[in-house]
Amino acid sequence: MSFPLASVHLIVVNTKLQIDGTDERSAAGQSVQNTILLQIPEGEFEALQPHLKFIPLELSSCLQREHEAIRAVYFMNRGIASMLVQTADGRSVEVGACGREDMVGLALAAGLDTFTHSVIMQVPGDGFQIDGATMKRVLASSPELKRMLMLRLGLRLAQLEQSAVCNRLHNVKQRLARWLLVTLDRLQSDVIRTTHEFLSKMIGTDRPTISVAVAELEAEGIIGHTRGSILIKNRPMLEGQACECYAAIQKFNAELGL
Amino acid sequence: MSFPLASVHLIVVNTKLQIDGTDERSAAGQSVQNTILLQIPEGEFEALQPHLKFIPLELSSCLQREHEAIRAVYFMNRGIASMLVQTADGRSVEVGACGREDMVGLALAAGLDTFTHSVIMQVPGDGFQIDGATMKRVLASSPELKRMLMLRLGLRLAQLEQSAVCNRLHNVKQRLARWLLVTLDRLQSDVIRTTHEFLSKMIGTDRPTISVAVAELEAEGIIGHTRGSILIKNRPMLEGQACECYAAIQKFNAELGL
DNA sequence: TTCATTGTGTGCGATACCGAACACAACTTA
DNA sequence: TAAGTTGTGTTCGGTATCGCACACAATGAA
Repeated sequence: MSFPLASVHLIVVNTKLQIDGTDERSAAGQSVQNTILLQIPEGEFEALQPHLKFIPLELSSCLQREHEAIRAVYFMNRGIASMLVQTADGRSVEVGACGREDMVGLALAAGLDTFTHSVIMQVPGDGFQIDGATMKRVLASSPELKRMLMLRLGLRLAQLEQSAVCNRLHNVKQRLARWLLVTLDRLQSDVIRTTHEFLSKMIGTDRPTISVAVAELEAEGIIGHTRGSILIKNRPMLEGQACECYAAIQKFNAELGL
Repeated sequence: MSFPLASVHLIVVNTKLQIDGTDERSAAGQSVQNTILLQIPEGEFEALQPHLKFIPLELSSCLQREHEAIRAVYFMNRGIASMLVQTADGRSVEVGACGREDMVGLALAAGLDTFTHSVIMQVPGDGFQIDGATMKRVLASSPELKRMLMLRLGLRLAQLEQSAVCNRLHNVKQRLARWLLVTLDRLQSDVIRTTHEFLSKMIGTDRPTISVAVAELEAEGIIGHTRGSILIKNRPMLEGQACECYAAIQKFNAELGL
């Protein structure tokens, strides 16, 4: 194989400037990494903080099942959660990813009590859980939190529109490159632990097709891979392989100041 | 051709019960058909009504261009508006449709000032226009209107997720059948005036592929077609040809009580 | 009527992808 | 160490659909 897993990798840490809030807060005795919780005004954080429960989130654990009541929402702290929609014949497609910049259960903030996707941990981590009813109550007197969640809802709308286009018009290799980039952005590492089988369910294709696309990217020196993990060796080249959809969303993200 | 355009067609009129509001309101001297405007409380309608401008909306007219400021929003009254996302190479995919049950410019209600899709009139009609800044101001003191717009935002999120899945996993014939059904639901007629060329841009494929799919549906006796228009002859059979995505959204729609 | 424009039917080669199968390699557990 | 499980490489036929091309039909304008 082309790289030893024990090798030293460049660790890229997000050092985004905190404008409204601070970069040092804690809840339930745990350091807060979630950027929403870090950015809301002190008063709103204090109203929320007593209700936050720190929850370790294991790989593949299910935060929300489709069409079931939204009992709780999660401010992601570390790791990545994936939103998945399944079809009747058991196939599935990823319709979004949440990292520490996001909250799982945004639909609740729009007044909905159920939603159509499942949410599964794709990269293990942890988050702050809060009961749905409590969240609604706190939200009623937290205008800035509400504003931020509405913005994120708008961003997710744009992401989904782009995904609808991407899934129709772009090929597996482009979509795979985009998926790797989106995942990297939510990760503090350039190693992505995942199987081809898992990737096929995210991208919405079959496993051999993923294996071929991975092999192509590896042949071009863009990535390396071993059993169960992918190493990104050259991010700029990976961006070159991804379709325009990645850049389009990055741009809109920036326009919103998120 | 299989049917004369001058023939008498069954006219299906939506006769949805108005729960909160009334079914007889007018603004700018015109009868209101938009279900949001009909359903909000009297007081909120009165606050909105003086700002509403009646606008005829011609075929292909552009209500909103992607990445441009949302200057105005539109409560659709008659006709259908399509939300489109274009790629750099000029291809496009429809990411949603608005009929009289909807408002064009929902993103504004979420606090965004621009958005990523264009909005084009797909079936001519009319609507009530209101300035973006004014809308924001009125919205601040119209909780029920806001609640309804947020629900619609949630529904659109679900629709987009389903479209992302559909565009990935389902074939042209299924997607075409679904598109026809979605259009029928927003139309008071069983004749859809559209060219194959136009359909190809909605469905996200090329024109000959549409022609073939149309011919197949016609051979099965489900639709008829002449130059520039399609007649739905057998709606239940059309629902049978569409993928599960249509029913899934109908079901969620009902769950939300919309 | 003539012409230009627009919309549709059709065919055909190239290709991406699916679906299924099989062999093997890498890890895990007993 | 042996056996079982899981992950990956690879092949290969079938199919949807893309991209392109061309002919023809329907419509509208001069």
